[in-house]
Amino acid sequence: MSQSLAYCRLMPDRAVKMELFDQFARVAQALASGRRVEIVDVLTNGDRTVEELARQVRLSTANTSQHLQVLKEAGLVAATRDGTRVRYRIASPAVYKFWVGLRSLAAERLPGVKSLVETYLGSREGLEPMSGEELLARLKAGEPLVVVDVRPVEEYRAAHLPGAVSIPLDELEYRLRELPADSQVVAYCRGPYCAFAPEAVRTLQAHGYAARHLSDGLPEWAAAGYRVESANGGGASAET
Amino acid sequence: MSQSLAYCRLMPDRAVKMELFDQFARVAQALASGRRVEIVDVLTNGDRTVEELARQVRLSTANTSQHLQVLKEAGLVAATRDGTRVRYRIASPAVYKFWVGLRSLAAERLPGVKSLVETYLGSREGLEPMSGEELLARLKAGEPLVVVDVRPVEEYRAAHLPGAVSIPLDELEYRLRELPADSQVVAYCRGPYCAFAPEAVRTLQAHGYAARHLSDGLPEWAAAGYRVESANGGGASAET
DNA sequence: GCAGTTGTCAAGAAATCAATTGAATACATG
DNA sequence: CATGTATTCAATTGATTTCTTGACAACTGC
Repeated sequence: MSQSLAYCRLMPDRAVKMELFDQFARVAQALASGRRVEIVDVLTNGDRTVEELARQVRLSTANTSQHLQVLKEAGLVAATRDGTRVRYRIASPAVYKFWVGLRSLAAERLPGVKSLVETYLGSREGLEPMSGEELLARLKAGEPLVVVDVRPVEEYRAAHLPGAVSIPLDELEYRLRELPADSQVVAYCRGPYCAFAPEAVRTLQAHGYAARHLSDGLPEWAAAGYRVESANGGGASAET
Repeated sequence: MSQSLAYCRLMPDRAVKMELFDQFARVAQALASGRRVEIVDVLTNGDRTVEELARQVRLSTANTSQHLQVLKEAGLVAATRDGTRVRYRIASPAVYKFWVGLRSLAAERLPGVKSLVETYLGSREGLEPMSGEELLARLKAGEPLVVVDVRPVEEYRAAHLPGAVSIPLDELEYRLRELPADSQVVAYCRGPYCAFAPEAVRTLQAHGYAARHLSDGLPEWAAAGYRVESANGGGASAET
């Protein structure tokens, strides 16, 4: 019923209406799998090849590819062939907005989400999230702050906060010496439902650092219109 | 995997993350059926009992009830027992926003939607949609305008534009005399994907009226913060 | 209490979807 | 043009969805 894009005038009104609403449903359908939501979440942090994505979301390449087909057919992601690989990306800023709407609706209405977030992000003790505005204000005031991007390096390369250094969470423990012991550290990651930054803060605090994490992640920062930098180029302001 | 809301600290991180994203997916899942999207669309125009809804979306009562259970469990709708009936309503304004995000994403990214809309809304000839601002400006200027709500009466009773008269599309042909022949008529319905108002305009034009339709429907009007009236009470401004 | 209305639940058939596997296709390099 | 790598397609299995039917539960009004 949702397949043939009938231009047919003979189709009874009711059938056209049903098909139209089935089209709307198809977009929701695309995010009706937790794995696909994860994929979209990763993609909002930067383009990826199928293999990179598969590694991130811990699925087989074939399975990931199929999920990507579903997302592509629903118009949520787009693909570009790049030599032997295919890079996938979010198809439009509207997709990010939709994903934000989805998760805030879930957080508002599903009681289970709140408790899961607490479990996932871990103990909140000693974790005072910092807003983007506060960070900007502190930087402007000239406070000695190191901003650390704890996401995988690929995502740092795709885009990061101006002046941030990249120390993926995996490597944090081995690279602590890169952080001056006397300055405060602000870590950020993929967003409010990403555990990387809170985890990093716990690690840093365990080693005596004054550390806090940003309440939002890079996608939110960029969507808010703040400036971001990418590895192979200077800063660029993201469109809303 | 998406069932047990485990508070268990022993659960490996990966499992918690998967469950969290499954929760997000559950909300999308709820709108992954065209019938449920239709139900939500109708509900954004006013509360309904199960039976009324079933009639509107042309499903059996049992089936409608089951769809409503799905929506309720995803936190999108809420129910109140009212004597022998149960009234369902949109659970929060965030649901309306989510639905708007869904449909505009679909309209932007799925080429099939545009053609279906054209088929469904019918020929665009002679149909110049009017914006809410334009309507307000014309009313303010004192132009002789009749605003007609062509949705089912229940929806008019729930909320309508200030000063609008209710003539459901079904009855329009028989109640033309209620409209002064010399004044312009502006019809509106449930929103940009509702065929009622365009259809009404065609009917009116066929009978010699100068008629136009509002580009948006009542939910958009209310969400924009404009004043609405309801049958059993004066005007009230809707919260965003 | 009992009849009638309204809504929900349970079970089953048909259709659809998710994940896995193995084969097939596109491409860069030599 | 052959080769190896990255990605997609195709086929399978098991799980979910959708809708129907019929039984049951909640409530009103007599």
